Amino acid sequence: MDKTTILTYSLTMKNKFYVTTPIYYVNDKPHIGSTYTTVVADALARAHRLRGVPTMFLTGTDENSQKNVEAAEKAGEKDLQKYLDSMAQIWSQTWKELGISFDDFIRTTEERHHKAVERFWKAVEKSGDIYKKEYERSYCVGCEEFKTPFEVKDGRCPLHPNKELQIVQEENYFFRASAYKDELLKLYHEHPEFIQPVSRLNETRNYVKDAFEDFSISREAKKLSCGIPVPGDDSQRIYVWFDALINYMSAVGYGTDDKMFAKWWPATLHLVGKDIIKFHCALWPAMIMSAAKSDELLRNEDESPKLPEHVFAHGFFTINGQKISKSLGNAIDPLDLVKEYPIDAIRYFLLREITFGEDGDFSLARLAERYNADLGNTFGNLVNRAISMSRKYFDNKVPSLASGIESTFDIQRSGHSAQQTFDGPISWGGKDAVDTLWQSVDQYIESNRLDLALETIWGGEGCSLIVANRLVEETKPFKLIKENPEQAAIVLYTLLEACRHFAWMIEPIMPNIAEEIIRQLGQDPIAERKQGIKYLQSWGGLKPGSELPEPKILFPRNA
RNA sequence: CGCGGGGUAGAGCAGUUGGCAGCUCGCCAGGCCCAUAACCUGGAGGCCGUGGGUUCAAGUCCCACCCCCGCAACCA
Repeated sequence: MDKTTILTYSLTMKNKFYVTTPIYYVNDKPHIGSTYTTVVADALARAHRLRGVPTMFLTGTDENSQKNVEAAEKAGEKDLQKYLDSMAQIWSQTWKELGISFDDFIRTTEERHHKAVERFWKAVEKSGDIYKKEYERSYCVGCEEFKTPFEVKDGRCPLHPNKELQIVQEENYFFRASAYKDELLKLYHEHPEFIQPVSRLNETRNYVKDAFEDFSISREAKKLSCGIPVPGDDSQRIYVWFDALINYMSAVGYGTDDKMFAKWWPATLHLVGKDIIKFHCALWPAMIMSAAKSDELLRNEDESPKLPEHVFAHGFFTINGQKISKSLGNAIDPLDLVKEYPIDAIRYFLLREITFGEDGDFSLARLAERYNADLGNTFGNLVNRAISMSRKYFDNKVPSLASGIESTFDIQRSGHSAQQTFDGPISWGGKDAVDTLWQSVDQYIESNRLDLALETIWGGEGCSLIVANRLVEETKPFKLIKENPEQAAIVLYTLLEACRHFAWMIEPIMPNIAEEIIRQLGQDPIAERKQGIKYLQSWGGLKPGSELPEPKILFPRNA
């Protein structure tokens, strides 16, 4: 058994997959950045569901932030809750329109979340890691914001150096994060896979080593118009980050449904943007380490804390080379894109264009380029020409194979009679190459590298869209049909069956297109899916003699 | 010395553990005619930011330097 086989095995044998996106602030509607995170999570969730792994995919909104209050005021909405409700609606609705298959949508103003936060706070408190401290904070009138000591340069705000900083005395609760420094470093050392990519692991390690300090985790209630009250102290409210992270637990029943919590926690994967890794990779595990000391629900059999398995930090998009910025007004609303391109094309573009973990650029020119080249020319055209020829030469049916499915294995065998019919070498690697491609795809999904999975499906050796197109040129079924109809049938069946495999391979990324292809191949996508992943990955699932409906163009040009 | 990312063909990017420099688009020349003016083949085009070092061998490791960008301020 080689390495890839083992990895494939582990993917299909995983007993659960719990993936999360960050919860988004509702001070604005979704843009291309939050869409990217969510689409990645969705594709991974779909990939696991397709493979029969019980899957929980969570997204939601962060509603306890002062930013939301300001946004509500700006929007002229006096009733904060009403504003939050309408914005949460916009977010979940946008995801639905983009075909995001989230299993749950959490809002941090919900009762279940408050219960979870309360339980969590009390556990941390019981562990002795919450204390009260009076301290000074600097307030910049220009920014209308408090500044951390790190942000203050020479006693002044670097952005408004001509204004005096106001020093405000305040007594808040603190979380003894510093006590978990060593345990965190040990975690990074023993489980480097906790943070991906590696560059982020290094960044986090340096941060924890040098700058990880106790966190202020509450604010005076009278200065805030939102937030969850500190249990047992109504004069203070919980700082937004401390409550926000706990959403990953409250959605799966922490504090409300122990059985459900035991089933789903710990999370398999937190997907985050690179800007919030410190919260997810340092503060969050430290919080859990603390709470776990006093809450057995958060402990494994061996008494170790139940920490999330992986945090993956992806990069950011620029728009035409510029950063996304509200002041520049270049934010892209995904719903506008959907008017010009099929949803699946947008999803493909987002996942294919960015090297996962790196920054990337979003431009309409580039989207058009990939739409026409990758989707229309390479993929859509392959499906279309394969089906068209089969219909034309075989009475609108999938060709029947006189010598059985096994005869399709012969195409790539040199020296076989089949080879003599063709002029040059055959690139098509046959059934074995299809198996190998599936293994690569599984492996890339396992490591969250959907970009590489797509790259391989399009251009890999032995079996890929490119190779399938090449097979048409090398065997010329449109000529072969006159000289050797039986061989033509073998080639065309092979092409159609390959398309069926490609469809299932890209299903997590382009679910609508995948189903459409299966239907165009005269098969029933629902019924096929029910057969399970083993069936989908096996050669020969396409039934010879099936009726082939007239194909519709999958990716029309000039969309 | 605030933190972090990057400089590879005209453009946009890949390059895992160091082993003849790749991909997509564009361009040039052929082929094919099943197909969405789509498909296939071949070609031109790179001192892999600069200067040192380690090595039989460096885009890949080490040191120094130059330039661009992100965060620190709405914003994943």
